[in-house]
Amino acid sequence: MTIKEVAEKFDMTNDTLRYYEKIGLIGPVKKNSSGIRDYSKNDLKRIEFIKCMRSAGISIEVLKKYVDLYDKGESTKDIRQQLLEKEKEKLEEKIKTMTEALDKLKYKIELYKTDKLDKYL
Amino acid sequence: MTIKEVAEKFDMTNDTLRYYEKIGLIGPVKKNSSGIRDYSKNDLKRIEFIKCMRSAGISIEVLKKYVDLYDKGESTKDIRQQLLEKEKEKLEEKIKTMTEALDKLKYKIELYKTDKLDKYL
DNA sequence: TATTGACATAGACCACACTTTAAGTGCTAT
DNA sequence: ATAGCACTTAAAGTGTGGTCTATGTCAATA
Repeated sequence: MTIKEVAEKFDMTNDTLRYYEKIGLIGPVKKNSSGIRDYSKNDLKRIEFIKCMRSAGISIEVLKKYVDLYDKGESTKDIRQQLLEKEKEKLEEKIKTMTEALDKLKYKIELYKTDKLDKYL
Repeated sequence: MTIKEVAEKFDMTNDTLRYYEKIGLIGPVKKNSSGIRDYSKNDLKRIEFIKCMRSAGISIEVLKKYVDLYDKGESTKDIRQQLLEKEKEKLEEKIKTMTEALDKLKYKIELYKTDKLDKYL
């Protein structure tokens, strides 16, 4: 699969894919005889995971740490699991914060709808 | 209320408060005879709102637009409401995305716990 | 009175995550 | 065969949102 196809599949740019590879988040991707990238199924799996986690706001730094641990093999299993659990908690916290903000936003919109706005923002 | 007290109350830095004021997101805050800021109740209400929306990831640009509209008065009521509704939708979408990522993360953690990891990340 | 410490300003600097640019290579279609 | 396009690289540039530095003022305390 070419870089273009992968970029389209996951709705990201070629630039971002090359950038992720450069910083070691994915790949190194195999290249054909004229130097063109050919993404493997395994590459795609990684990209899918990375993309999903990035869209949830998990930092590149953390993801890099995770894939580096993964590439070190079996012995890092426990620490990888701990890393994921920590991120899970952070994510849950973030969702909670955002849900609270959403509730306030909804309340404010209600005030607009019922013309009950007070003198604050 | 002094900048220090406000910063503590909302868990942010003095720098950020001054920065928000500089870009017109809050204030201008009244100053006493020796140039020290004295935040009013109204200032606090704005800061609370801004802080809450920022923690949900709403951009400074959007918030600036909202407060500018607010300061233009009654006539901008409808457009402000629309702005909030648009942000509400964006926020709902973001929460959805993050919840999906959270589910995948939980699933992956389950795989770790039950030792059923396959050969991908 | 001298020093300390919180506050002030303008402007420089930073981290993060891309994104763009410059310069070049190689397949494809006219 | 030559134009055009997609690909390649390394490195510089960008946008967002703060954060830090240098320099200075002021009020209160030793």
